[in-house]
Amino acid sequence: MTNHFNTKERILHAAEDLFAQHGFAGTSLRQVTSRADVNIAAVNYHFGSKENLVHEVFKHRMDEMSEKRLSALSATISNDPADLHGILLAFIQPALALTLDRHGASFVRVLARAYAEKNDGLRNFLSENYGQVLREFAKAIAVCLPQLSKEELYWRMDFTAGALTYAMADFGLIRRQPGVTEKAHCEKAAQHLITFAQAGLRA
Amino acid sequence: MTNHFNTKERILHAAEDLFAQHGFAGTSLRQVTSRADVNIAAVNYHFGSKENLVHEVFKHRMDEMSEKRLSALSATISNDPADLHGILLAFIQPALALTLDRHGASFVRVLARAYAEKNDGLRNFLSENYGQVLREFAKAIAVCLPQLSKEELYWRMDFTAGALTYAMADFGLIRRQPGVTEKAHCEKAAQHLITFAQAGLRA
DNA sequence: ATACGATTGAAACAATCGTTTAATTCGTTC
DNA sequence: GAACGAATTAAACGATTGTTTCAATCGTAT
Repeated sequence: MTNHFNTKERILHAAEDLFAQHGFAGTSLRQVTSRADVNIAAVNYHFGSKENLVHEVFKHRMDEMSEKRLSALSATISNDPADLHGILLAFIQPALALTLDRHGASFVRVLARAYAEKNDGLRNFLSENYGQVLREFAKAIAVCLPQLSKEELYWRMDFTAGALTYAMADFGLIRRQPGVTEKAHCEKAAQHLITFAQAGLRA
Repeated sequence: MTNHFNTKERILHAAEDLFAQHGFAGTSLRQVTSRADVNIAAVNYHFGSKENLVHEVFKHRMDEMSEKRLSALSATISNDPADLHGILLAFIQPALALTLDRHGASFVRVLARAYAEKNDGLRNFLSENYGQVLREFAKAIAVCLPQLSKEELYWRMDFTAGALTYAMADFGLIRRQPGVTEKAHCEKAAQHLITFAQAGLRA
């Protein structure tokens, strides 16, 4: 059962893990191909370049997460357009759910890293595919909080996204306790974050 | 007036800028020494190694920020131990003030990057010199919000720190408008963040 | 079985990496 | 001004980087 994945998928998974651990520049293609147990030339054969591999790693997870977020959002607001709690859950849950998957957890860290990258095409690539999702959520939240100015709403959404990224990547003081399962830790994080963000947004 | 700084300081400043732009692994010592206009050997002469240079870049700003935070904290709570707004200001203001300084603004990005680094000694180095400051603030906030469990408090402080990091590094949707000065943008960020975090903490 | 495009393999490419060496220059002290 | 340690310089070190080459191998359709 060890490896029914093909070369391209094995490279993607190995890259995801290693990028999460050592960053993009800090990970060599030889590390990737060694972990994936493929030849070094396979990267440039299947992905063209290292930079392209980075983009593919992102697209792979990001598209999935954005789709889940948007479908959860539309399901929530079609039921009750003013359900702020549900909207926040639609935003947060797909992100935190990633941490339950072994490679997904790595991607979460990759994502946190990407936010720290400034100049590279990575940030543009990210805001292009991701900005639209954020704007959809902004519209939905604006319905719940009509008294909030657009400027204030954007600020608070940024703060929420920051808190989410921080929590997902397991930064800060809070760490998962040894006796607590990953899944339980994750659900607790979502619950606390929604409470926090909802109060902050309503402030 | 161009350069009254000595070699060591020029290296520190150049490294700060470049680490912010391209990350630690993504920045070569030749880039650093080229921008600092010093010989390549100067880095290993003055700092011993690249890793040590990274640590020095951190220590330089971090000690300053921690000191400002703690003195602002003690000034606030000696006046009114239950002044949550003041406590949050003591935490947020010194961080955002960094963005007013040219190299300080770079350091803010460096800091955001550091949070994304997982395994390296950098994170340990950071939590050693930084964890104590966070714990001081946790104690002060606990006085304001005695009904909050320790676990809940830590979660919400993590979220606050995440939102702060995110806002400082200029991620997300919000960007400084062309007509707004850096200082005004910074003050507005602090004001919004405190409102948001205070409501979240009191939730 | 043969042929053929897709994939993998071992090896090498030039370029750049962090670091070191040894000679030279600078600033200070006697 | 001689002397001496600190600081800077040019040059090179071996190791590793991303990428390329070309032959060997694989799977599939004829």
